[in-house]
Amino acid sequence: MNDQATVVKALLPVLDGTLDEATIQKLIEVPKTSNLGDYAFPVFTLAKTYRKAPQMIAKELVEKIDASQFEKIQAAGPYINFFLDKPQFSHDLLHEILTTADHYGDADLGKKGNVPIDMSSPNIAKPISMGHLRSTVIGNAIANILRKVGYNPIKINHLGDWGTQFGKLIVGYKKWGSEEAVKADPITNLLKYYVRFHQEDQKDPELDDEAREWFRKLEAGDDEATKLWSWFREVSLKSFMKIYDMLGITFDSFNGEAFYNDKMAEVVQLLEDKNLLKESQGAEIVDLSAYDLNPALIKKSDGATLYITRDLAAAIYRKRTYDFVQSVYVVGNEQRDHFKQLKAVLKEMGFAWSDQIHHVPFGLITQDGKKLSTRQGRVILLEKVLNDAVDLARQEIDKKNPDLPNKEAVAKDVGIGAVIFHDLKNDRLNNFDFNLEEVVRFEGETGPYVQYTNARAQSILRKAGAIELDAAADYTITDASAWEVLKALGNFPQMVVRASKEYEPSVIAKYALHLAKTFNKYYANTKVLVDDAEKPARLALVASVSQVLVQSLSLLGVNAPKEM
RNA sequence: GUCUCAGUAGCUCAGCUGGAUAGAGCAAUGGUCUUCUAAACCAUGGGUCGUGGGUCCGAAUCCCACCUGAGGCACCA
Repeated sequence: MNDQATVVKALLPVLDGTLDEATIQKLIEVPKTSNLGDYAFPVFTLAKTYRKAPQMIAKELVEKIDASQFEKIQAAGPYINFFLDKPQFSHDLLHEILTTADHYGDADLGKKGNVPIDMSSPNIAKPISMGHLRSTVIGNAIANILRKVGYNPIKINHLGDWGTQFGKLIVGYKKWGSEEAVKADPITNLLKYYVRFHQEDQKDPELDDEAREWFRKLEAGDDEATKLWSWFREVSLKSFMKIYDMLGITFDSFNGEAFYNDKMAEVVQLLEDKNLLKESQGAEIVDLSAYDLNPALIKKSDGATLYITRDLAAAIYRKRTYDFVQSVYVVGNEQRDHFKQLKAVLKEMGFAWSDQIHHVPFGLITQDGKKLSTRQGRVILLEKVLNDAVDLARQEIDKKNPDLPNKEAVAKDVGIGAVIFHDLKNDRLNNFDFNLEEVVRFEGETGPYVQYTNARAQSILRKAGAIELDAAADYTITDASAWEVLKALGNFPQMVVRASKEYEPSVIAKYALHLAKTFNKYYANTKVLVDDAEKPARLALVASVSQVLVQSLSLLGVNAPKEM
């Protein structure tokens, strides 16, 4: 393969050992514009050892380098610019992509190691909001990316199906609710009781006592409480599944908070055995001042356990069950300290694997600049957003391609693809203010733009008829206008690796946009279906672009219709 | 008060781990469909990279201080 490694190999012998291979590799960069070559080596660092001006060094080195593997090598000021052998590169790369097919870009960093991913995790009896979308789609994309580089991801939906809010919910249901209402529209009505509870307890603090009492009953296994709880859970989950189906996302486990109820006593026992528990203000804590952290609250003064106790139990359970090589938590940035505490407590408990726990934080979705809050009734319902997106996509199709077959399926792919892509294209940690027009956009740097690019590539391939894979075919492209596309195609594998190391789906989203952009430019200027010697190579290029675009979108969890 | 994240074009954001003249999209203006889907392509305008110091041959990028915004800071998750 004609790539960065070739550049390193060319440089190594002429540097007389002043720099080692790894250092050279690190220094090599990609110039901003193509007229400066495909790779560049800045020689500033050599100026001291050679006691010469960088420009001179560059000029002298160029004389000595074996240029046979390259189109040319030039000194440009303090840089040595390498121009790859384009015909060779295109031939090798297109063959590689077409023969490896969906496995192009695969890596084996993970050695099949298990990686549980804690993601989505909505609360029972509350609607799935835009906020949950982030954890869901980021987690799903990370799972896909990790699988591609050789890990075995396990998607865990850690449902919020336990806690004091159930006491509140039961009180609200008994006071203001009815079976019929819950049956008719579970989430809406359950949410109504919850919101009303928080309004009324402002003036009537006794409600809180009632709620606490009901939750105590639930924990004690009281019949009526348990029945209500499991009913709420069941109807909620059913409506969640509808949304996950729309998003095309599945899970390997729905073990949520309730699942760990019987596993927390052991955690507390372990902490006691190691003498880590301390009493403070009536509560049981683990002191973490050595880590510069607030103490971890293991047990409330009333004896009830808390969030972190449950997460400790879950972490230990996951280690035992999956023997993970990494354990990933896709949870909002506002919980940063919580995960630091979690890792610190595990470390104190003597679990060396606490280092394998990775919190993957993401930024907030706000509305009018403020945090969304279910309690205050400020929610953006994900289901509505998705439906709106599909509606808008349908309108777009009616306008642009009214005769399209499978309109409904395509509208779904495009509308929902737009929403998912929008969520993934920027750095995870960026906050963003919700704006429907912004989220469901079809033009510019969007999911539909990438989908559209693929649809056009597919259209060319349809018109060309089937192209047979011939190992002996000549895929040499001499056309300079194809060069940027080829280079972009060649970058895919390293983008996948980077995305996996940084847990950053936006790397893939940005890559897909870049590839689509270079291809659109090519497409606008070069006719593919012309009968000449390079036509098979051009078709191989188009097929490769489509394949890599589809692959990129699929890593993000976005479908790629063949026509739109 | 303290910690985290952010501050780059009118708006939304790129800028990989310090490197060559700071880039996209949207919006604005003008152009391109008898030719592989115009959800596209091309062109033009638009910048004291929050402010002030420092390190370096070289800083949007690293360090320090300050300003602004969002979020967190033990009995919610």
